[in-house]
Amino acid sequence: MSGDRTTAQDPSQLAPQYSPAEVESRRYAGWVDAGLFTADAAAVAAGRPSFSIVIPPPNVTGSLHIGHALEHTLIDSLVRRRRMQGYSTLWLPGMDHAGIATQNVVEHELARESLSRHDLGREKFVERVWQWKAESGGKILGQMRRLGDSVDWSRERFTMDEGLSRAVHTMFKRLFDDGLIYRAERIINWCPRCLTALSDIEVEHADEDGELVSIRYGDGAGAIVVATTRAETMLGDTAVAVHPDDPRYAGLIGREVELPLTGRRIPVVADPHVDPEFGTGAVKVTPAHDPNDFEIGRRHDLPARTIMDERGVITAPGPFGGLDRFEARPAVVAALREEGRIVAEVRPYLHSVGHCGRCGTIVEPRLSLQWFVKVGPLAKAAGDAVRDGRVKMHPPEMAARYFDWVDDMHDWCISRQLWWGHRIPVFYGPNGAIVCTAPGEDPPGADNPGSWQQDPDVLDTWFSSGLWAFSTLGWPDDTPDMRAFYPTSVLVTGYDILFFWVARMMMLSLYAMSGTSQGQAPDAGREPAQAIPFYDVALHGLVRDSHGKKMSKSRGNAVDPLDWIDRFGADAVRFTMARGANPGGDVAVSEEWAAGARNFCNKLWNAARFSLMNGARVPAELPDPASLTVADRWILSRLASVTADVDALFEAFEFGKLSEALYHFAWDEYCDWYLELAKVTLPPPGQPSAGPAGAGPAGADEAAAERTRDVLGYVLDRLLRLLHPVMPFLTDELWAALTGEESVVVAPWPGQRVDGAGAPVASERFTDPAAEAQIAALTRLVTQVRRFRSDQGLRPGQRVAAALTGIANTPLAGHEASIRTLLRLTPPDDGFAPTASVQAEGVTVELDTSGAIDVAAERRRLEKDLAAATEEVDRTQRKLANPGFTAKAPPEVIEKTRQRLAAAEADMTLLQSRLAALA
RNA sequence: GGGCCGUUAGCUCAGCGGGAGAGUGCUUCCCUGACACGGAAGAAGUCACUGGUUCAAAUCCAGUACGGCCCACCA
Repeated sequence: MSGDRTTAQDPSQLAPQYSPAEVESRRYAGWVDAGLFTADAAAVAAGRPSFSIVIPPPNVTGSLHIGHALEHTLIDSLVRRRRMQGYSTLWLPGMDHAGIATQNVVEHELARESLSRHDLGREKFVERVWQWKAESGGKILGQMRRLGDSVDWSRERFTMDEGLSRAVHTMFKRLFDDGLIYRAERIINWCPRCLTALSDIEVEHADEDGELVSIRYGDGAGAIVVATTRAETMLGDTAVAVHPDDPRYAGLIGREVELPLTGRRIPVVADPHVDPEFGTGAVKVTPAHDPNDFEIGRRHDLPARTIMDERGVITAPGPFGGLDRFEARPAVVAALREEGRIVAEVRPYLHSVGHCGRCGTIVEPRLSLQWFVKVGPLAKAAGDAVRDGRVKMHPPEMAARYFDWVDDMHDWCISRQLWWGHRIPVFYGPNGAIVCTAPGEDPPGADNPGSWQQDPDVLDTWFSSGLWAFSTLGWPDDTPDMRAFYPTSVLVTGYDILFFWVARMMMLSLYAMSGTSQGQAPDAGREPAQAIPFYDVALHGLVRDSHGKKMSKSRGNAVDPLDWIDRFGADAVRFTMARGANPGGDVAVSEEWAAGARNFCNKLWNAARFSLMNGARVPAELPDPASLTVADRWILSRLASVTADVDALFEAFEFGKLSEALYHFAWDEYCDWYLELAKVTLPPPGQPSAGPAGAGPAGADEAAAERTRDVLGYVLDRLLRLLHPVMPFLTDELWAALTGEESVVVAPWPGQRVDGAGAPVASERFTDPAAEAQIAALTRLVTQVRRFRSDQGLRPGQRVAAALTGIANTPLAGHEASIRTLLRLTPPDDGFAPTASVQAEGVTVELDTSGAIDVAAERRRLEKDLAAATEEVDRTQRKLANPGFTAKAPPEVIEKTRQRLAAAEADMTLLQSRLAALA
């Protein structure tokens, strides 16, 4: 805002209803063309503070769902506010290659052509995935435009980009050289359908009904009974374990028992892991197919017998060979029963079963050679950064969940038997030689091709996501973007990926930026405090339907954000999301909510339309408050208050509350009262430039109208700016119409701001408690009279003659014209014959209702009010009579209570006298 | 098995020591100078239960019931 008053465009440009579609595409294109979203690293170098957020990269598979609409709304509103505040902002867009998910999708596609990835071969298959990515990725970017995301398109990244791949390679090499990545044969979670290892958190546990089978091993005095839910694994048993102190088995430890169906004899070992209280206190040990048993096996040097292949088919010799694991289970039980080995029959048993997080197949613990990250030191640092407050969680309760996980984390299995992903940069040569290459380094064995083989596996997709906060900014190079935008400011994401992503980003970022061992130098002279990937983590919940049910395609209650944007507009969808978002809380949405938000958009549209029709314009500076009407001062005071509230709520990530505050200010105060009050001062319609002073029906003079036009424009301008972060399209369109300027995107934020050097800019703060009190009284009086008319069945639109007696001695003295306009009251004329009166705020409104009033209805109402007032008087009197209260309550509370009592007593006498008058 | 959270108007949720709130839905009236995607008025809740702390509890503490979520090497 600079220079002269800007005048409104022709108000006839504004249709009576807001139609989002055209505005949205035009506005978005304008923003991008003007380069308003492009981050400026040089400005940061010159001293401007920065604000950066990296997008939680959506999977290239599929499209954005309503949860993304929530997430993007929150991120975008944070970014837009900071941009208006004067920060150099970066919202970096991008996508995740989502290894297993994407590979599955493309494999499904191939299956429709009756092909498998093996038919294509690795190279051709990966090519095909890239092809598929190109198509799917574009769809997501289009959706982001529709949502209005103010992302810097020039900095778009993909986890398998060349630059990011180099970051991944660099990181792997560093961890490898530091001994924090190792290869080992372990029991891992294996998906027999996806044919790959999974990390612990990629396994989803669900309680399922199973059978607990008790089996007798051995015979006679040496017999021992074990229980299992996975009978087929007994084929791979290599011991029975009991607790060392269990007297029942003391004599058996060290002896051997016969393993049924196999003819093998296996030892009885003593291991403290066994719980003597559970079942018979004896447990079968299958080191190759159970993580606990694997550990027991290690402690007792037991062999591990693998009895299943990678697809879950039994490979053990004998009659069960070739059976699927779930076919083998009953077959083994039947065979045991035939031998009389099943004891006490089988028992139904509810137990937790692990499923592949991607395809739902029951996971099989499998002994295999995999790569792991040693998480100990990394997890410690990740926990400490939150513990010591360098990184703050919102809401803070979520930190407990984070600590639980980070403080007790198993080593992270990072190798995947997939083709789509970052290939592990390790080569195996002759005589067991192993080399991990550095980025750019040639593979070993150039002189002897064929003697070295690269590891066929790729990395867990979350390994590259874990680097996202800095790999996207050019790491490992010391780039201007790294210097300007790392650490990022806020991570906005769902609590459901706290472990998958947040914790991994913390671990890998802290490691990469500060170095954790073996003299690794911190990057770019970064202080340890700055090694964190982000200062704040703002966690949002899941989007649910109106009954709080999780949205899912199978349930049929999933919402396509584009569908809602088409029907209600992007701003309405965004407002719906923001309004429902409490920190860490799930968001319940429904079409009714979206329609309500759409209505709000339309309300704003029309408020602006009315203002523009009445010549609102934004003044270079506010007129002298002394020259303003009380209503003007009231709305300015309320605006200042709401501005401060919204500012504070933004800082606290309280999106729901700040949306609510703006909604109520805009609708209940600005539209419902201020615009109505402004009509008193503004010249009547069809009289755009008012005549001589006093010509208007309410004594409107042109000077007063001019000042009200200023205030009308001033408040609308600030309101649009305050709403812009959440509702960018509508506010931009209206603001351009109001100010004649190009875009509100870079207009100054009405609250706290900074200048180019990062110094705070003082913001205007107009407060007028006296005006607030007067308008509050006015609204109460008007509501009282309206209520009377409504109760009496008098049509709201009908003009009624009335006298306002006693008003001269009240704070409402100057408001008679306003009250008359709001209530459609005409002055008493010659035939004035009041038939009823309403008293409130010290004013008696005598009404000529041109007819008898409904005495019974009026009595009912008065009696009801009297009962309420009497109760209130009673309650407050008792309270004030309580010596404990007067002695211990804070003075302001006592004062408030006294005032309440006085008000209630006044109400009571008033109502009593009116009841008496009625009789 | 461990942990976290919730239980407030029909529904979805705010409020978290001193007057029970919002949106939506519902009832009645109204196309009043922008908006019927609108205006006005209204009905509606022993704030899950029990006990405790306090002058004062929806709000703090303990327990109970119900619901939800997360974690777990539950043979």
